[in-house]
Parts: sequence; structure tokens; C-alpha cells
Amino acid sequence: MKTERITSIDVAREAGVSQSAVSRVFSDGGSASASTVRKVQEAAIKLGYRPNVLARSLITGKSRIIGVIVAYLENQFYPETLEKLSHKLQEQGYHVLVFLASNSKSEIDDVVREILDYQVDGIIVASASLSSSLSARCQRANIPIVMFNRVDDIASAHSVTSDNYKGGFEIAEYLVKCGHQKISYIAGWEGASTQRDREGGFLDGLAKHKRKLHSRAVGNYNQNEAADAARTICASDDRPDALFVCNDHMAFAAMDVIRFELGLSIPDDIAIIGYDDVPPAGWPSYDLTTMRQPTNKMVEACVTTLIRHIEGSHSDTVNTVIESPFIIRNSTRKHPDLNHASNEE
Amino acid sequence: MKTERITSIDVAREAGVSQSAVSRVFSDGGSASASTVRKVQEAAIKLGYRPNVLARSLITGKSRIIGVIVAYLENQFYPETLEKLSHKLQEQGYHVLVFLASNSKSEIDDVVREILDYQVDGIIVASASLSSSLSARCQRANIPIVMFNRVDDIASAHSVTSDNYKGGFEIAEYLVKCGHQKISYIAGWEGASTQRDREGGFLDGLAKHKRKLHSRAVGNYNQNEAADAARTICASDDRPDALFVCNDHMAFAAMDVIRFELGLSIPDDIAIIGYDDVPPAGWPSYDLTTMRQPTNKMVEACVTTLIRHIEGSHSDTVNTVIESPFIIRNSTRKHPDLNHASNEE
DNA sequence: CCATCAACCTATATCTTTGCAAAGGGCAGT
DNA sequence: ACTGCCCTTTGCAAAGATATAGGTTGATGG
Repeated sequence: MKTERITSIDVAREAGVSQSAVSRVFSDGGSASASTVRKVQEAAIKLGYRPNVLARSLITGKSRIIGVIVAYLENQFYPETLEKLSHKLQEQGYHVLVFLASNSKSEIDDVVREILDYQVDGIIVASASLSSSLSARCQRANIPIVMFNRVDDIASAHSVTSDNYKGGFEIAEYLVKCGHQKISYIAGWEGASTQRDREGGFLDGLAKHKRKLHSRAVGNYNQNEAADAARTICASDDRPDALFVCNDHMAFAAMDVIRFELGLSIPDDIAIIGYDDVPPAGWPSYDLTTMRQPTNKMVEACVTTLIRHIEGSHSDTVNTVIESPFIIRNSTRKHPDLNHASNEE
Repeated sequence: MKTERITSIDVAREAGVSQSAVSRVFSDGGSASASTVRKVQEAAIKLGYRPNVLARSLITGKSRIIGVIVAYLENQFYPETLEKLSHKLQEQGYHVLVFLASNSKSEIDDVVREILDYQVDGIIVASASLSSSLSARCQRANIPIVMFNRVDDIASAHSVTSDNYKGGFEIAEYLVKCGHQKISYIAGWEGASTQRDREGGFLDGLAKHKRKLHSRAVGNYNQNEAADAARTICASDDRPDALFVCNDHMAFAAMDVIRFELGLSIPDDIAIIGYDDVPPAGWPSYDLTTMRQPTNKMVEACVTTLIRHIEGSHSDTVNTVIESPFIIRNSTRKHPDLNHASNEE
């Protein structure tokens, strides 16, 4: 039952060299003669030896582990992000320790502490925020943090987002140009910068055309609450003729309420716009006009920023903002001035 | 720039005790007087000390890391599983190192090797299979493997699945009882045990009532291929009046083709049944009759099995099969003999 | 007064990387 | 042919942060 590990010493004995020779064969910088390399590799294969990453990390001070914190995976935006993140990091020889943590600041702080115990080289926080004391500790320990799809007033954390303000603004202008009169909004979680920025841009976009919001409700990035919000807003006598929902995930719930509970038609009775362009937005059942958050580019920027700060000696805080393409589908009326061709990349 | 770590030695010095006293305070078994505990804890908080998990793992031989391999996160069944898995393991003080690996056996083997480098305590393989040589190596290293939602002929790996054969069988019987005459099937990836078992049960269920499959196509658990399969099957002159699609993820694509490309009605022209009961199956736009794979129970069984084999000295291979409830919604015609109440838990 | 026991410390073990020094070999200059 | 030099290869030993076996101390109890 005793599990006997195979260590570099075993390989050294088998190959007739010293343990440090084995180490040099398996690490990058080391010099070793061709014959030593051959002997060591043969012995390693014979014994099934692989270097112990933990022991290596202990001495190099680099674990090649990245801690990723994500609040939930129900909104497909996050699985998609996580999948790409993991692939990209694997390519670079890093590995992902995932943590699920709801949005309460104390829970996230606990989780960050656990992550730090693993001597991670960097942390990615997707759609959640952490306390400034924790981020200060990370900074002291020289561990870079990238906030993904969320910005915070934490000076030391980098961030990658799309241009949420501009996205909201463009959506407002588009709805106005399409001739809508009563334009409503379903908000996400009010603590989130995405919600703040999208709504801010949206309201400013309306204001530019001398419009005001017709009505508003809060969906908290949650489908049940979004469905309730849609009921409240759209079942009223004075219902809107256009509705911007702060993300696709909630928009699906709203559309289902509008169609199947209230018996209204999209886009004829109410036009709907979402945000993110998660896969179901392109499915014919929803065919949702939305502002795409380009996960590929966002993930790319996130990984690049992180690795540059891990490996290089960059010390400036990087806040990347990625442009969002507007994807027009059939949950909104066609607008004659705009080009409706080729939505799909 | 130099990042100075705080070690147990620093804490010991600060608290005026030995390093081993600090260690005992932070590990479970150790005995320490109340005053020592207090002094150490105060010093630790003052300095911001936390034990280095990697160093601890090196000496205890336990990393409390579980490697989780998953092929892709597009099918919502997997994000849901991963989220629950991660929560459950976090509760037990374990942490999840995720790896994305496509289904090619060689890629999975590479990934398993990398996982082993991290001295994980256990491995969960979701919906993928690995070579027997690798699993033998894990067995030798005394690292338990649990296959999630996939069984394999690997003797040393545990498994957790739902009763796919029985699920397929019941679906066949239900469709026959509802009076369908032309019953077709869209298959998943033929290399998967889920596909084999579901189809096996389905065909046997039809055979019991002297029926044969009307037509069949392969969707490979992929939405584009499933859409093609639906086109082929349903655009024919002799189209089916019922279609079992091997999982929900493909069923959504098939439903969209049937409704929006072919202009047919569900369930009147064609009844559809899926498998998994992922969240969108319950959304009104799909409202899909399906066989639920109870992720809570499956995850629970998976974690229990894994931890028992890590911590205990169990050595028998455990193959858990979980019962699936049949969830009848409105993508199938109502059948008078069956109870249609309360689908939701 | 001796046995017992908790509390504590010292020393060692875990597995690897890496600085340092020694050794080996090739090559040029005499 | 021999010496000196340099470069590469190689082994030794320390370091990295912790757990723990084993021994020592002091106190407690009978």
C-alpha cells in the first residue's frame, strides 16, 4: 500500500550520474553532455520519473499556478471565458486553480487567502471584486491580479473589460434611430461596474436625443429576478416598445416571459437588446440583437497582461478596454440606414 | 522588488518559540499550550503569516489538490458539474486544478501527466477517457481516478454515471405509448459510453414493442453536426413523427432547425426528447421533455468516492449508477396515462 | 520518589534547483 | 611533447518552508 515515489535520486542511481545532473537534464538552463542526457532520459522513462513540481516551486519561488476566481458558471459567458483562459494558460505552461466564490466580499477574501497559500504566480478575478486590504497583500507578495470584466477602484489590480459605457450608449442611439418611443431597461447587479457603465452609457445615449427612460427594474444578473422584472415592466398598461436588458442571460428570461406569458411578439410589440453575445443569443429561438463582448480578445489581453507582469518587471497598472461589435439580429426591428448583412464572423 | 516571504521561522522568532511550535499550532494533530497558541497566532497575524501549502505537501505527501479534466464547457451540463464539483471539494478542503483537453486520447494522456506532476491527491475525468497505461500509472502512484459521466473498461478507475441504458429504454417506451409510428434518433459521439448505452437502451425499448428505428444520424455531441443531422432526417419525404436526440445540447439545435428552417411544429409534427435536463431545457422557448441526469447526486457520489479512496484505505473499484427522473414537458404530446404534474423539483 | 504526560525543542526528512569548485578535454603556443 | 588556458561538464552541498520523530524538560499524581 505504501506509495513509493520515484525521485531524481532514483534516476541518478539508475543512470549512474549525480542527482544534480538529472535535475539539469530536466530543467531548461542546465548544461549536460549528450551522453548524460541520453542516459538520464532512458533511466527516467524506465522508472517513470517526472519532476515533482511542488518541490521545484518551493525552490524557484514560481509555481506556474494561476488562481482563477469566478462567481458562478450559469451565465454562459463565464464557462466560455474559463475554457479559453484555461487553454491559453496551458499553452504558456501555466495551470489553473479554479475557485467558485459568490459575490460577498468576505467570501472572496477567504478564497483569495486560500489561493495565496498555494503560492500562485498570479490571480484572475472574473466578475467579482475583492477588498483593498487583500489586494494590497497581493501587491506586497508581488502577485499580479487581473480583474476580468469588472473594474474596481483598486489601484494595484489590472483590468480587462469591454467598453461598456460606449456599448450602452450605442444601444440607446440605435433604439432611438429605430423609432422607439418608450424605452426601458432591466439592470444587472448594482454593485457591478458592468451594470453601472452600461446603464450610464445607455442613459447618456438617450439624453443625447432628449429621451428619458420609460421604466426600469432590477434583474441582478439572475434569471428569476429578470423574469420578474420583465413581468413588472411589460405587463403594465403603459408598456415599453423597446427593452435593453443588461446581459443576454437575463434577456433570455425576459424574452420568454414576454412571448410565452404575456403573448407579445418580439420585435413587433417589444424590441429586445442584450449584452455579451453568448452562444444562445445566436440560436434561432432567441436570435437576439446584442453587444458582443469578444471573449477571445479579452482573454488574450488578460493572459498577456498577467504573464508580462509575472515574468517581466513591469510595474505599471494596465487597464485594457476592448471594443465591442454590435450584433444586429431579429429581436429588434430593422433599421433602414444600417447594414444588416453578415452578423456572424 | 525582491519579494520577501514570511515563514514559520519568522513567526517563531516573533513569538519567541521554536519553528516546530508554530507548525504544531497550524497543523491539526499537534499539541500546544494555550499560551503558545495565543502567542503564535498573534505573531502570525501581525506578520501576515500563512503556511506554505507547497512545502507542507512536499513533506506530508498530500497536496489537497484534485485534478479535474473536462473536454469542453459549451454543453451546459459541464459548467454545472464543474461548479458543483468545485464547491463540494472546497467544502472538504480540497482544491481544483482544471484542465481542458479535447477527446483525443493522446492529448488527455499528456494532460494527465502534467496533472501528476502536481502531486494531486485524486483525478476526476469528466466525459473523456484515458489510456490504460496512464491509469495504471495512477494506480501505482496510489492516486484514485473517478470517471464522471463515462465508463471505461479500465478496471482501476471508479465511475459515476446515470443509468443511461435504462434512460434510453424508458424514452423508447414512452414514445411508443404516445402512439408514435416513425421514431428516429440522433446519436452523440460514438466513442462515448453515454451514447452507446443510451442508444442501446433505446433500441431495446423499441424492440420490446416490435418497433425498429425509423432513421438515424450522428450529431457527435456538437450543435452544428446535430443541426445537419436534423436537416437530413427531417427534411426527407418520409420524416419521423418523434425524435430522440442523445443530449439536450444537440436537441436545442435540432429543435431550431425543425421549427425555423423546416417550419414544422413541435410536438405536433415531431415530438422531441433530449437527455440531461440542462437549464435551457426548462426555458419556455424549448420546454424540452428530457431525462434528467441529477448533477447534485452525481457530484456528491463522485466526491464521496474520491475522498474515501484518498483518505481511507478502500481499494475496491466503485461504479456508481444514479437513477434518472424523466421530465415530461411540452416538446412531446401528452400521454393520458401519465402524470404530468410537478416536473420541477 | 518514580512514572506519566503534555509541551517544547532539536534535528532530520521531503525533492528539487543552483552556486561553486573541481575535473576533464581540446587547442594553441613554445 | 608539454604546458597553460578556457570552456564545458559534473558532483557536492546548501537552500527553500514545512512536518514530525525522538529526546528533554517540568509538572503532576499516586
